[in-house]
Amino acid sequence: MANPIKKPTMTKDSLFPLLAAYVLAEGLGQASLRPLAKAAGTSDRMLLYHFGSKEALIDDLLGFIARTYASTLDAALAGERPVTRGQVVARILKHARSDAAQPFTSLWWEIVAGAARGEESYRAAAQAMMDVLLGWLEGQMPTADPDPEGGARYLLTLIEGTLMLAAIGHEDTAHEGLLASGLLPS
Amino acid sequence: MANPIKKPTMTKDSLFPLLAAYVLAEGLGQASLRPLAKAAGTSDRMLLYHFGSKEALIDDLLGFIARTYASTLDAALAGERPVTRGQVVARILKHARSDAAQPFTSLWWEIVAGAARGEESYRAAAQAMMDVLLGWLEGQMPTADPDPEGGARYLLTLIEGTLMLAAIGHEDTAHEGLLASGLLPS
DNA sequence: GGCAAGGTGTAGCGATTGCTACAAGAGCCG
DNA sequence: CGGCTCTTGTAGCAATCGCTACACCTTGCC
Repeated sequence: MANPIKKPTMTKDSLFPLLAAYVLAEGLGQASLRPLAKAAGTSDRMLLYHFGSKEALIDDLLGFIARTYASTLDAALAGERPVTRGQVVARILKHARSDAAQPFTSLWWEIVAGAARGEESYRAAAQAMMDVLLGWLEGQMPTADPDPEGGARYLLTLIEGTLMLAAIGHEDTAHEGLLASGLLPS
Repeated sequence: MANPIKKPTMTKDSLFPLLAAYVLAEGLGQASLRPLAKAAGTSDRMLLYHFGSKEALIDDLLGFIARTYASTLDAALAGERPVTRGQVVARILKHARSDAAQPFTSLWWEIVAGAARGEESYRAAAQAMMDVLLGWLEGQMPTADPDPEGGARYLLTLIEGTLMLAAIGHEDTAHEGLLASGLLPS
C-alpha cells in the first residue's frame, strides 16, 4: 500500500527515450526484449518487471512516441504562417524528407501496418499522431483560406499519399501528382 | 544438366496460390516456414528445397502477389469509362473498401513498411502494384480531362492518402478531405 | 537390372523468442 | 536489530525460428 520505499535507479520514464531511440533506429520488427534491454542498458528481466509484458511495453512505448511526436513537430515546423496552401504542403514535405525525420518515417509505416492489422495500440498511436499533424495543419492554413478545416484534411490526405509513394520509391509520381493538383508552383 | 527427369508432385507455381492465401489472411509477420508449409500442404523442408531460403521464398511470393494484383484489379474494376475524376476515385475507393479487397489492403501496408525499411523485394512489389494502379487510373481518366497523366498521379496520391487514413481509423478525416477537394459531390 | 539423379520424410541443431522461479541486495519502519 | 517490501541478477524453460544432415524412395536412361 505504501508508495515509494526505495529509490528505483531506473523508471519507466527514464527508459522510454532509450527504448524509443532503439525502435526508431531498428524498427518494431527488431524490438525483442533482449535487444531492447541492451539498448536501454538494462535486462529483459527488468523490462518485464517494469511493464509486465512485452505487449504492455510496446503499448506504453507507442504512447510515448506519439507524445514525443507532438513536441518534435512543434519544434521543427515553427515559422510564420504561410500564405498559400502550397506553402503549407511544401513545409511539411521538406520536414518529412529531412534526415532528422527519416527514422520516424520508417517507423510510421510499421505503425500503420499494425493498425491495419487491428492492433489497438498501434491504431491509437497512429490516430494520435495524425490528430497532432491535422491540428498543426489547421493552425497553419492561410488566414484567407475559404475552408480551413476541410482544406487541412484535404492537404493531410494529399501529404500522406505523397509520403507513402515516396516510401516505396514512387516520389516522381507523387511529385507530378502534386504539380497536377495546382498546389505547387511549377 | 538434363531438365525434368521426374514429375514433381509439387512445384513453385502450384504452391504460390496457397502461400499467398495464407499471407493475405495472416500477414507477413506470421509468415514462418512451418505455418506457411502447413497452409500449403507441405513441409518446411520442401519449401526450402524449392526456394532455397525463406528470403527467396518471400521475394518470389511478393512477385506472385504483385502479378496477381493486376488481374484482380482488372476483373474487379471493369465497367464503362467514368465521366468525372470523382467517379474514378469513387470506384477505386468502393473496391478498396470491399470485403474482397480487405485482406489485400492489410497486406499492402506491411509491404509499404518493408519498402520503407529498405527491403528491396518489398519495394519492387510495391512499385509494381502502384504501376498497375496508376496505369488503370490513366486508362480510366475522363476523355475530356485536360491533363490525364498528371491527373491520374494526383488521384493516385489522394487515393492512397485516403486509404492510409482509413487504415488507422481516420476515415472521417479522409472523407472530409475528399469533400473539400471538390472531387466528390456533396 | 543397375545406376544416377531428382524428390521427400524424419530428426535435429543452434539461436532466439517471451516469460518465470529463485535468490539475494537495498532501504525503510517498528 | 528484525522484518518487510522493493528492486535486481542469474538460470532456465518451453516454444519457435531458419536451416541442415541423412536416409529413403521413385523414376528415367542405358
